[in-house]
Amino acid sequence: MTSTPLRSRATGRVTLSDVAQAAGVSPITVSRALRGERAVAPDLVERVQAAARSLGYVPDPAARALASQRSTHVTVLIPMLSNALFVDVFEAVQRSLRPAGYQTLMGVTHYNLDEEELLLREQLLQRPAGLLVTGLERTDAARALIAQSGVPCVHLMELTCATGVYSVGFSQREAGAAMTAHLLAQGRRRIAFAAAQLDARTLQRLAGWRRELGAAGLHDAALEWLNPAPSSMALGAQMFAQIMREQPDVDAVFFCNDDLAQGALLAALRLGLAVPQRVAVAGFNDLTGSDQMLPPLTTVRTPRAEIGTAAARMLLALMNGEAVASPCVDLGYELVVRASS
Amino acid sequence: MTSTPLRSRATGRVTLSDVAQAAGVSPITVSRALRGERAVAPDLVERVQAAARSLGYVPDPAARALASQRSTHVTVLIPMLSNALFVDVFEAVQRSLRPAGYQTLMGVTHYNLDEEELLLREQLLQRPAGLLVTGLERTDAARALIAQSGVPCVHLMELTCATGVYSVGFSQREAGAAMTAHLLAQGRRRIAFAAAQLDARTLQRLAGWRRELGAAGLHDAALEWLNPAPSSMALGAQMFAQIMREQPDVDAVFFCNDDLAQGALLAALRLGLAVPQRVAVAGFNDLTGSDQMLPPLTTVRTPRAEIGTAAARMLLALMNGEAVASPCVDLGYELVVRASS
DNA sequence: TCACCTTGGGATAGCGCTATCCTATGCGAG
DNA sequence: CTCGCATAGGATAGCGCTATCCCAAGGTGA
Repeated sequence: MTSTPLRSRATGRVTLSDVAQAAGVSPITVSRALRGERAVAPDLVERVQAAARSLGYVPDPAARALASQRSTHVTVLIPMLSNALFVDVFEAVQRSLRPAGYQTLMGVTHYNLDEEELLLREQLLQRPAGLLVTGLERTDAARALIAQSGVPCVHLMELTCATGVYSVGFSQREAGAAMTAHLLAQGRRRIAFAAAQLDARTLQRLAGWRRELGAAGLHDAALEWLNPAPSSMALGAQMFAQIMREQPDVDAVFFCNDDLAQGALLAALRLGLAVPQRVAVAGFNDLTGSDQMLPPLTTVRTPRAEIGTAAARMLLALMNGEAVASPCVDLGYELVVRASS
Repeated sequence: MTSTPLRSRATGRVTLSDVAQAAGVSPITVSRALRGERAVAPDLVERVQAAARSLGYVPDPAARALASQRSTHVTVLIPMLSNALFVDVFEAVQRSLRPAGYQTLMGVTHYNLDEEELLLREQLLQRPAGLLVTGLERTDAARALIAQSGVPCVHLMELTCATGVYSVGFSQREAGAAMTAHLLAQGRRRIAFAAAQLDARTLQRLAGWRRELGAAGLHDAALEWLNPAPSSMALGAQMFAQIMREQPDVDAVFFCNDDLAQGALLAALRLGLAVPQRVAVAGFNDLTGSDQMLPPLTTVRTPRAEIGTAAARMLLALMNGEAVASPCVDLGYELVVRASS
C-alpha cells in the first residue's frame, strides 16, 4: 500500500485503474467483471462492483469504442418526422434500445434516396453498432455501403425474403388490397386511389388496389390519382375536390395516408358532399384524429410501435452475434371500419 | 523510403499515420492541417489534404473523442415527439448542427421531470459537446447536473434573463395575452381557457389569459379548464363538450394547443354549435391542419423552426468558446386570425 | 504418471488520435 | 551582435479502455 492518491490521471476522471486499485485486482479483471465478459470469480465480481460504486466509476464510451472498435450507437433512418407513423416507430425503437445501453441517432431522409445515401455515408463513419432503415428501396451505392460496413441492419415497414436481409413490417400490398376489398364489399364500384409522396410503400398499396379492382373487372386508369408532392391535409382536400369534379361518378376514394383522407373529409364538409352516402372515404395508418373526424375515418391500422419494438429486438440479437429465429417478421395490419365507408 | 505497406495497423483502417507517411510529414502535422488548428504552411496543408483524399482517410470519432476529451454529439431533450411543435424544432436544430459536423441525439422526456433528469444523467456520461433542453423547469438535481458538467447548454421555447443561462424562445405569457386580447376585441366576454398537459409553458399562457381577463374585469375561475392528461384531438373534443354543457354562457374557448382546438371544432360540428357565431374557438402553435378546419382555426403561430435554428447557432458559438452576443433571444410570435373567431 | 484440457487471473500492447512540450528558424529591437 | 519572441514543425506521451497472449492451478483420461 502506498499513500499516493488513487487518482493518477490528469483529467480527474475515475478510471478503470482506480477501481482496480481499490478492489485490489488488475484493470483487466475490472473490465471483465463489469462487462460480465469471460469468467470471473463471483466474490471478485462483487468486490469490483462495490469499488466501482463507491468511487462513482463510469466507463468512458469513447475509450471503450476506440479499444473495442464498436460503439453503442444505433442509427435509425426515417423518411419524415412530420408523418406521425415514423414518430411512433422511432419512439418504440428507442424504448427498446435504451435499456440495453444503446443510444439512438435519428437521421431524416425526407423520402430522398440521395439524402439517405449521404446520411448513411456520414453515419457509417461513426461506426454505429447497428442500423435501422426504412423500406427496401435505396440507391445501389447505399446498399453497398451497408453491406461493406458489416454493421447489422434491420429494414422497417416492408418485407423481403432475400437471404441475409432482415426485415420487420407487413405487406403493404395486401393491406391496400384488403381496404379495396372492403370498399367493394360495401358495394362501391368506382373506387379511386389517391396518393401523394409516391414512395415505395405507397406504390405497393397502389398495387394491391389495382389487383383487387382488376379482379373485379373494375379497374380504370382514370381512377388513379398520383401526386408526388408531400402528403398533407391540404393536399388531400385539394385532390379530393379535383377527383370529385373531374370524375363525378367516383363513389369511393382510398387515400394512401390518413392525413390526405382527413383533409378530404373536411373538404367534403365544405363542398357539401355527403360521406359516405355520396362518396366513401378511406385512409391508411390510423393516425391521430382519424377517429375524431366527421364522419370518423375508415382506415388501416398499422402496427408501427410493434414494428419498432420487434426490429429493435432483432437488431439487439444481431449486434450480440446471436442467431435470429426469423429474418422476416410479418406483423400484419388491421382494417378499421368506421362511418366514412 | 521502404517498401513496406503504408498500412501498419491491424484493423485495416486508413489512419492519420498513413496520411502522414504519404504526405511526408509527421502525424501531428496532418492532424493540425486537417483540423485547421494552429498555423501550418499552406503548401503543406494542400499536400496533406491531397494525401488524405487519395487514401480515403476518415478520422475516427472515438479516437478523436478520447484524445481531445470532447465528442461531436449534441443532445436535444424534447418533451414529446407526438407534438408536431417539437418535431419542427428538432429538424431545424439538426439541419443547423449537421453541416457543422455534430451528431444530434434526441431524448424524449414525456413531460416528466424525473425522466428528464434520468436522460440528462445518461447523456452527460457520454460527454456530449452541447446540450439543448426544452424550457426552464427541471429538478434541482438536473440543473446541478448541467451546471457541473460544464457542457454548453441552450434552453428552448422559454426566455430568462438569468446570467449564465442561454435561452431562445418567445414570451408564452405575452402570446397567451395577445390571443385573449384579440378575443376581447371581437366582443367576447366569457372566454374560457382550456388546457391539457399543464407544462410550464401552458401555465404561462394561462397567466397571460388571466392577466388580460383580469384587466378587463372579466376573469372568473369557472372559466379555467385545466386537465393534466396529454393533449389530443379527442381530449379537446371532450373538454369542449363539457365546457359548453356546464358553462353555456361561454362565448369563446382558448385552447392551449391546436390539437385540442381542432378536436373542439370537430366536436362543434357534431354538436351543431355554430363557430364562431355561438362560440369562438382559438388554438396555439398553428399546427398542420389548423388552416384546413371548418371553420379554419384562429391561432398563434410560434417560430419553432426559427427557435431551433437560432438555438443551434448559439450552441455552436458556445461550443467553439466564442462569445454570444445576446444570451436571451426573443423570436416573438404571430397572431393568426382565421374564421373560428 | 503425463500429456492435455479447462478455468481464472494478469501483463502487454495497442486502438487512433491530440495535448503538450520542445526545437529550429527567422526577424526586428536594443 | 546579441537577445527576445513569434512561427512552424516534430517527438513524446498519453486519453481509458479492451484484445490478445500468457501462465498457473486444477481436473481428466489413458
